[in-house]
Amino acid sequence: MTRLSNYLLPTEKQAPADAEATSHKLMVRAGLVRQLGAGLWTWLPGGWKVHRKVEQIIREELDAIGAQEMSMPVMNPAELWQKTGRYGLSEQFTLADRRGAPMVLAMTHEEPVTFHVAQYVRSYRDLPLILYHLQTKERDEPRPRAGVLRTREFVMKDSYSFDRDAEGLERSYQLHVSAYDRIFDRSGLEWYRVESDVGMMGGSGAHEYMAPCPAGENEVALAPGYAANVEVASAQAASVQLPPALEAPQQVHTPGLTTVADVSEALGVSPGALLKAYPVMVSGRGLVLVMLRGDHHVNDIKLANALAAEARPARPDEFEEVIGPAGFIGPFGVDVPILLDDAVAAGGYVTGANEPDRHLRGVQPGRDFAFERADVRRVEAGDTVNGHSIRIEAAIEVGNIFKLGTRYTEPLGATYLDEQGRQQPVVMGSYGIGPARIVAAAVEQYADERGISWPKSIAPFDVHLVSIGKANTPERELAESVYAELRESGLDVIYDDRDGGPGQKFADAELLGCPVRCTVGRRTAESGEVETQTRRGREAGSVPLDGAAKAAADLWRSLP
RNA sequence: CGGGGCGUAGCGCAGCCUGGUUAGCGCGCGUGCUUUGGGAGCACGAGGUCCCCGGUUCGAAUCCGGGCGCCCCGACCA
Repeated sequence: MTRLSNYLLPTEKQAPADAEATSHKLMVRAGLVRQLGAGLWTWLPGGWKVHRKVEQIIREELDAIGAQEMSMPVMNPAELWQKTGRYGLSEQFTLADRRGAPMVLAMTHEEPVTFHVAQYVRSYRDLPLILYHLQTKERDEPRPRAGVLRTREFVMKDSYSFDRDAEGLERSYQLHVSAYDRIFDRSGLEWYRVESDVGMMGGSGAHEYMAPCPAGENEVALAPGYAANVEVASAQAASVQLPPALEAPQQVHTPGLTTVADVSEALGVSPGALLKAYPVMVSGRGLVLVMLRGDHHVNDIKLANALAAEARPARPDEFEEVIGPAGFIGPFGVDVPILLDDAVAAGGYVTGANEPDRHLRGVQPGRDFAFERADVRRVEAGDTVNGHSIRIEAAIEVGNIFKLGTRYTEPLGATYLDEQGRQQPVVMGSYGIGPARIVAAAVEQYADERGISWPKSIAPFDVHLVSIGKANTPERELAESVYAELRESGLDVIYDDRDGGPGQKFADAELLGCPVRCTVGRRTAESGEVETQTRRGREAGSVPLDGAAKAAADLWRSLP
């Protein structure tokens, strides 16, 4: 029984003043969620229905690959996290129980799940295992934002695979790829599976599932047959016109010109004909000079991966003595290791001269300075992959899959005896999905000026039945009977039985965004027809009053 | 962590600079009548710790100090 006259769906004409993202505005306006505090959101009944529909899709597809659902506590003894070295992370909520024992609120569940696996798994016969749960996560995010998109408390589906070896992990990983592909397809999202950074977790492979939308916090590089997080993307750079080569570097006067734009303009060459020098301090190794084309940018994640170490930009006081004055540094005559970006083609470039107000023309890598090569630049729109131009889109990460290896199983002692009786560490994978982000991404991707337009698989209701006219009228009687029929047909129906004007009811229906709207009013009584409208495309139609529910169900089924 | 902004009724806002009746407007809400196919009309009405604490003052939403909360941009983000 879902009658709008008695259902908590507080719609608003105006979005909260502090809302920026479309999904934030619309989910609040449609009465689906309300904020309790920074990064803390309540899901109201309508919103929670959507969330649960997403959860259900996830359950079905994970169960289908043999994953087993369980549930682990949000509150954990700190000891577990101390063992894995994850106690005291800045995003971790901590507390103490009445005896003063330190506890943590889980931000993910590698520790508890591995604890149990370590207890249970003895033999190779106990593996593989895939375990999952849908559980609240707590993270003290530095900056919660965009409504439900980045919160401090949220439900996550996290699954964990436990295998005997790398090949087993690969199988579990591929099972998740197939399940995830189906989950995001069924959710009705536009999505990409992209290569992602394995970060400092020491994993051996990772992908992220990205849903393009304007409020997204990530960027993905896309081309036919290619999709990668910009953090790790590689592509062929567009070539650049270089001036004729010189016999030797030649000094030019560039007073006060410290930026690529200034120098290229003053010398009449394109920015790509410059080599930009980016001095970094590499942990455990000291100063390194990164050189890349003037029109390119350093990608710090790719740089850290290329160096296999953390790096940070060097301060002037760290490089001026050894290299040259800030704004005029270059690779010529410098006694510092040089890392040259892969996109720098052979030829003569303009670089800093390591003297104030001076640059050099015609500096050739190899001839004029020694270097090591690495791909450390951020890809740019217009770069190519296999001849196809890439584009860069904002996207929200809705899921990830990660080959963890033994990062947690070793410290927590999850081992088994193999066929030869040797003790081996269990090999682990972890796999997350944020249902709330699926919901928000769906809102973002399909909203129009009237409101939300849900994919039919996750809409809060299948059909929004609008009754026009006062209570105790023949048309209201008709609406009541259509409502009863629709419910009997198995559809999930919200019935607007309020005493309100038609404009208000239609506006609310379009704001809420259920795939099919049915209208019953005086016209219905006169014409013997129930009017229908699909939310997506707003296509109007009508079905005979006699058998209206079945016809509406057929219409619903016919939608993509 | 750096930068910016905001806190006044359920939502959106004005008032604050330049202190002074009973703190106001739109939407929403209640009652009554009219209205009922695209956010209705009239009338009456309810609803406020003006974020909190302290200070200045005869008097503070308004000025000063401290605190808290929230948002945006950046940094960060297993």
